[in-house]
Amino acid sequence: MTSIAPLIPRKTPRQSRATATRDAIVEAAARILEADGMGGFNTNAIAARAGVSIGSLYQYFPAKDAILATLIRAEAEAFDAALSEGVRRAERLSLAGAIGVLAQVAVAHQTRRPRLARQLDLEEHRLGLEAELDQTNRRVGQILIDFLTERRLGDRAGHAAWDILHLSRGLIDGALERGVTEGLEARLTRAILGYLAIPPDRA
Amino acid sequence: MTSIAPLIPRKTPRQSRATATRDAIVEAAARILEADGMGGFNTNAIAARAGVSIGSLYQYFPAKDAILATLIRAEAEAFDAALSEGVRRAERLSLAGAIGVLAQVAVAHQTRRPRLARQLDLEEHRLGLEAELDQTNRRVGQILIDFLTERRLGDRAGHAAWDILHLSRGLIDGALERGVTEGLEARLTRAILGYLAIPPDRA
DNA sequence: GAAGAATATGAGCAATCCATCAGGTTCATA
DNA sequence: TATGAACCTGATGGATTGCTCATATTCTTC
Repeated sequence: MTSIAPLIPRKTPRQSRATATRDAIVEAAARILEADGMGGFNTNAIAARAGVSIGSLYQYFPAKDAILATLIRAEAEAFDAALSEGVRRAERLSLAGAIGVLAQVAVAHQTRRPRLARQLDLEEHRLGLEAELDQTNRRVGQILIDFLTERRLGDRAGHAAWDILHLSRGLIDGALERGVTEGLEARLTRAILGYLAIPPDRA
Repeated sequence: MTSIAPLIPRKTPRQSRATATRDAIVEAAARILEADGMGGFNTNAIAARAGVSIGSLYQYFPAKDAILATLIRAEAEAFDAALSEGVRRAERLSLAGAIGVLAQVAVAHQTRRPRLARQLDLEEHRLGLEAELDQTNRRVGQILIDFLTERRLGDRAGHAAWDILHLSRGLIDGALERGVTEGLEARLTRAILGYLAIPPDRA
């Protein structure tokens, strides 16, 4: 665990088998992080799980933390993409409909690998990746801010967008943990509309 | 890292210096978990940070995970206590007032050590402590369910209590992370009232 | 099919980690 | 102040971890 770890990949694959190797490593890392947390996140375990030698792992990643950073970047970009796509789909809908779509997008995204997302979130700070990911993260917030502004709801300072993002995360994670996903999108929609203080009839 | 780790403390201190030692270990463990996550959570570091020999550590805890379990139990009980106390304080207030108090309690509790709480939450699953903590956790939910029922808001299935708990957590953690705590209690209050679909005038 | 580039392997080093234990120190009690 | 219990210490064993490097295999290109 070097102090100033090089967090970028060592080299990019040029052949398809190399791409497969790299992907296997990243996927194995994700699975281990999900199942065992950072306590079980070690390079030997990752290589073994990926069905790859430890040497191969270090051909693509200069350090353990670089694998983590790769996972974090992928997650941030996936969320950005999902939200952008959601806002686009919600464009011509009523307010209630639009927020319903966004809730659906959030649930769908977060449902994939909730534990992994939370682990990565925690590690993002330790690695000091905020600066690097600032652009992506800021864009995620901006997507929602723009949406709210267009709907004439942007007056509530910039808090609203982030508050909604985070309360959604909490609500969804909690529901998934309890295994209570029935009507989850509806519950989330109500929470968001409620936060925006929009009575059901105005929605 | 034994497979079936004994997660209970080894012995209880009988002298005050021993209590101090034990407390120092637990506190050091918490600090390390906060700062470095599970990746830096090792017994040598904990002992060093506590200003105590590694031998002393193992006199009170039979394994590394037992320290973690102790932290998790303490957190669960602290939250239980805080919430109980909050509900008691809110008893004779208006609905808006009562929820305001609960929001205040949640913010105050979560503000203490947000990162630690999230780390512990994640580890609780890995250790399989859910069964042991089931009682405490269930009580936390029950406190809120009772509160909602008394206020004639319990009809919304049992989801409401847990949804509120989790969305609060998400909202607060997010705000703390961004360092935007201005008006946080008010924002949380609005989110909760909104989730319960209570228009401001009925509150 | 020859040659070089890309990729894969895994033994193994240095460092770190978990946990024990034999022996020392401090406390309560009489 | 004598005695035993409670407490503390840290060297140490054995296992694990991060990572390198010399070597081997496979692919591409001509």
